[in-house]
Amino acid sequence: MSDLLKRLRGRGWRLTAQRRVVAEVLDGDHVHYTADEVHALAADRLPEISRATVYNTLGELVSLGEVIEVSTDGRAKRYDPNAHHAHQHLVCARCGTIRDVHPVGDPLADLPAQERFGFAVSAAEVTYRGVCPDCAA
Amino acid sequence: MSDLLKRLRGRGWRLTAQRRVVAEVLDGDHVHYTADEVHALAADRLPEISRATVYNTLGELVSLGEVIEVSTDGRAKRYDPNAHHAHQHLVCARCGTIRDVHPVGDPLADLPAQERFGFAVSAAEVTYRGVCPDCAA
DNA sequence: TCCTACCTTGGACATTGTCTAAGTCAAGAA
DNA sequence: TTCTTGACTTAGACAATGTCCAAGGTAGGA
Repeated sequence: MSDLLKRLRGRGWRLTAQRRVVAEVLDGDHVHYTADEVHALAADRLPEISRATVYNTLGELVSLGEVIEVSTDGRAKRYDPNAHHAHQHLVCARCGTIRDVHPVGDPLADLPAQERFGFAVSAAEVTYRGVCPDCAA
Repeated sequence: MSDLLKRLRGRGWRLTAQRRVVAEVLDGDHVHYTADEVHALAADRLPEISRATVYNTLGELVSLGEVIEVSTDGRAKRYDPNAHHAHQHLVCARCGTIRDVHPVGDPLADLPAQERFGFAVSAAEVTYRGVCPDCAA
């Protein structure tokens, strides 16, 4: 994750304790926290960090392309630090668990020109839904 | 849409004026209103209809499979009455316009077994993102 | 060390959705 | 037709999530 901090400094980020702990919380694979969860985990390390700062920092990380915003359920958005490897999401309909998955092929290629209605289409997000092994038991 | 009302009666629905206007508002193709928009349009015909009833009715229509809930932006959910023809959505990143689209192939088939992690996968939702002709101009 | 533009904070506010208690009414029964 | 009853609707309080602002704090260059 210090790679991330280096990239951020390179982009002119002022490196504050608050931004550091938010970046640390988002370190790891298969991380899909809500803003509130990020705030709670960040507050474990830096108790006085405010909600506004967590929202600001997450928004900046998304703008910079370092983190992806995922909303699979219409509730709170989740923040996925795995932004540098294309992937889609598999969500359990019961417990809400999210897995990163890699379908074959390029979903963008499956949308024919006559189905694009003149749009400049640039991305395709796929959400697979099902029931995870724990919830099926 | 009277087809819909008939199906609902067949399922034991009590047919009230409120439910009728909500169903009427959702009549048509390429309809993707938010709950608030449905409420405003319903109130044009039945001014005293309450927000709670609109939410209740939309929730019931979703449970019955007559309407699909779409959340493309993490903001308000949208309600899509085109539930009986499989389709995906194409969203303009600038103005938020939504089009129903029909990609070729079955997106579910593109998720290999070893990428399912033991889930019983039952659906795939694809959101294509781009810029519509009006916004590109 | 100092300066200043950028950052953080607490809290008010906005949006979207849920819940409840009390009153109303659709539709079957008589 | 009228009656009855349980399902439906209502207003408004409440909850969850996110945004904004003015005031004060601080990272990092000079």
